[in-house]
Amino acid sequence: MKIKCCDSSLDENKAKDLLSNSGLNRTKMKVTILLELSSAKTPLSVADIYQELGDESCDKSTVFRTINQFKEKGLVREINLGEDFNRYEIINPDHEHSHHHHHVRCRECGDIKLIEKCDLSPFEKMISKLGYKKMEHYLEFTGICSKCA
Amino acid sequence: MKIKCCDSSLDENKAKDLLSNSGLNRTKMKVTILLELSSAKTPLSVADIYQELGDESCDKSTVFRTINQFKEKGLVREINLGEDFNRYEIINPDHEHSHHHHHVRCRECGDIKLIEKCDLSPFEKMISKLGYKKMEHYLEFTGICSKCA
DNA sequence: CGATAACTGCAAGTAAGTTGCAGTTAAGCC
DNA sequence: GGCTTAACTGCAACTTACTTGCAGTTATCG
Repeated sequence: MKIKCCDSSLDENKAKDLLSNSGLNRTKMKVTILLELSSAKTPLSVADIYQELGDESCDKSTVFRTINQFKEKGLVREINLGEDFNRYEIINPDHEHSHHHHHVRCRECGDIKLIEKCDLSPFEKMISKLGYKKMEHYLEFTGICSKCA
Repeated sequence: MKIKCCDSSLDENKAKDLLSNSGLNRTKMKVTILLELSSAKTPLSVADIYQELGDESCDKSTVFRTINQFKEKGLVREINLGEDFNRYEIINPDHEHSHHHHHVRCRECGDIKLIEKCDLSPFEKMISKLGYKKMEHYLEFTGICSKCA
């Protein structure tokens, strides 16, 4: 099992705590997936996750089910970067992926970078005036990166 | 910020002209699909399109192929509103869907409204500084509308 | 330790979107 | 109008992301 715990702010114990606090069982599989998401430099697809596990692989249905649980419990957020599958990234107060942000994806090489800043409050204020509540927004960028230009 | 409802600005002859100008054959099927997209109040999914045709139905593969041609020729734009399928709306200089805009979708009833205004130039400037060219952005809102609140 | 609920692997199933092929239709030229 | 060719269409089979039912396993908690 290859889990890169380099600069990750999540270790096995913290992962287990997160699971317990979310009412999920602290199984080996759930911990593994959570750590993999935590140490990833970019949002991962479900295929990324179960291919990464290699020998100790688990079934893709398990990954899908686990990810959906994480999503329901607010441990991960789902994003779509214009590919034909979704990606997931961890939400953890101690983690750099946790705060609200967006992404740029290179349409050539597929490389994904984080965009830290986001102020769409003027938009949301105006939409609120139309009677909408509980606004959420979804914003992603694509472009051609400097390597591919 | 303005939300408009749509009135179709496309009739059969204009549709045929659009097809010819795009280098596509003026077939009954292509005209029909173009008119249906033109008169739609919200972006349509491919399933919407071929179910709407009813008796005069055509194969879903035809709709997919046609929509892809329209997309390549710049006649329609593809959008994803957080559902598990794409939607398409017409781009026509005479048509109010033609200019760049976004949408709010009610997470309860699924109703979709247009958002006219969009100024993300500060974001795009910032990203340009990272070396990205040919920026595109994708922005959609969801919320709970006044009827469903 | 034992009961129960949550979890997992497997295989089979959905549904969006694609593709190969053979028959049909539109475009262009005479 | 008729002819040729390329574009188009319907059908069926396929691909792929994601889901589901079931039976066996594992975690939790008393």
